[in-house]
Amino acid sequence: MKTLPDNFGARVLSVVRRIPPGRVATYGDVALLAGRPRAWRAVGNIMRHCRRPDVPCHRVIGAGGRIGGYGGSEMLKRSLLAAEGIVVSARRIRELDRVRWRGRSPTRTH
DNA sequence: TGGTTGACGGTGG
DNA sequence: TCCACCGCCAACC
Repeated sequence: MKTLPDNFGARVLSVVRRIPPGRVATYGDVALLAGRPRAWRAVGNIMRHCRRPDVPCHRVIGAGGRIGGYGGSEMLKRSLLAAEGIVVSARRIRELDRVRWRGRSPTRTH
């Protein structure tokens, strides 16, 4: 049975686009929501290739609250996150469990 | 068709 | 807590 192209890339972009402001998602979460829980590696590649303003790629972070890459402009990513009210430590996001987007409705931390 | 790359994740030291 | 190694999947050459 020939499987149709599941355009994984398009799905990833769709998921990232659905991340509400003030919230973040790890590459693993995005991969999971995209339907490929073990494709976090590919997610990183797609994000690297994506430079569209309608895709809040700065809300995609590494596991454990690590900032990760962002074209080498890690500082820029931190600034964008801070602008959304996300407290970023030297290299980690504080209260990750609170700002982490589970893919569900944008329920608040409380 | 096959090998390498990469904005990673998790575990171990 | 930080660093290194291994495993992983999709895109690219």
